[in-house]
Amino acid sequence: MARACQLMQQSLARELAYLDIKPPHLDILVNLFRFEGISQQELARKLLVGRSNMSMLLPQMEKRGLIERRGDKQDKRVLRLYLTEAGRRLTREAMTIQTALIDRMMSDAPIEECELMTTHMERVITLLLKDEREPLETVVDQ
Amino acid sequence: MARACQLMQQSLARELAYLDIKPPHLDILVNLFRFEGISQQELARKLLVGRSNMSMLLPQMEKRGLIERRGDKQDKRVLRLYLTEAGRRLTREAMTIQTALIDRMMSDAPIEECELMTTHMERVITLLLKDEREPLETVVDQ
DNA sequence: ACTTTATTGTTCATAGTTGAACATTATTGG
DNA sequence: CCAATAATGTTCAACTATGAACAATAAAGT
Repeated sequence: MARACQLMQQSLARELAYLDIKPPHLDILVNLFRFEGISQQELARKLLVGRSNMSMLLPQMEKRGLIERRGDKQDKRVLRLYLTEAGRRLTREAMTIQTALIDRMMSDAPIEECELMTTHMERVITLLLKDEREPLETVVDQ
Repeated sequence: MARACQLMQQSLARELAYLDIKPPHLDILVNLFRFEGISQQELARKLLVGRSNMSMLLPQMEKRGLIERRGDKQDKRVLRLYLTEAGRRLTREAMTIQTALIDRMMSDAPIEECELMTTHMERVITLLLKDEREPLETVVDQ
């Protein structure tokens, strides 16, 4: 199953190349599309990556004119993120590609199953995130 | 869903640390466990990684006494891979950890669903591998 | 037999991700 | 008010994975 995800990432990467972006950029764009005004830290948490990663990617996307980073008025530490018009356009194109790929993947799976699976996945995510805080010896006890 | 896989990899990595190995090593061990005598190239294909990757990891595992690499008699290019006794022991422990993790993940999902999902995943994999050979303009035609 | 093409494994330069250390700013406790 | 603690974003060194270039060997075409 991990293999399938790996392959899907590769396929996605290959098709996103037409737009000159990569999966990490898409992740960022999509999240900003829905949660405009989010901070770098919040974005990193949503994507499950380190904030240093954001510090590498975001300035580069800003230079490319896809996003904007404006300092928060109340808290001078945080930078709030916004899509530019160009960024929004690109995001829509990229999401088209992505959904096309997903459709192709799931074409022969009934819809209810997909939804069931995603709810399972979400539960798994919350479960794992909880574990992350407790190093849990329970598995290696004996 | 990609996030769930990512998190599962991280959890697995954290628990495998007790055995001083990482997910890539586990992948190798498990595959050798079932397909002893495989070549480096075949192993790389199964794991969907480049063969250069194998050239990095395998010598290191050989030095650690987990595997053995013996040259094929008929074809002097290939190195065939075998688990040592220590490697087999370690593999069993690691698989225990892995299956425990998976069980915890899927504890609240009915078994038939899991199986359905894996068959879907396998179909997806073969589908994507086929795509890989045809760059397919079909998605970006318009 | 011999040239060409393909395959296997290795090496190396490259790119992506991470965690630790740091500076800056907020928050909390005395 | 001030010290201690925490949070945000940046930088940097380390690690991983990759693809291209390469040497050795095999297979195919002539």
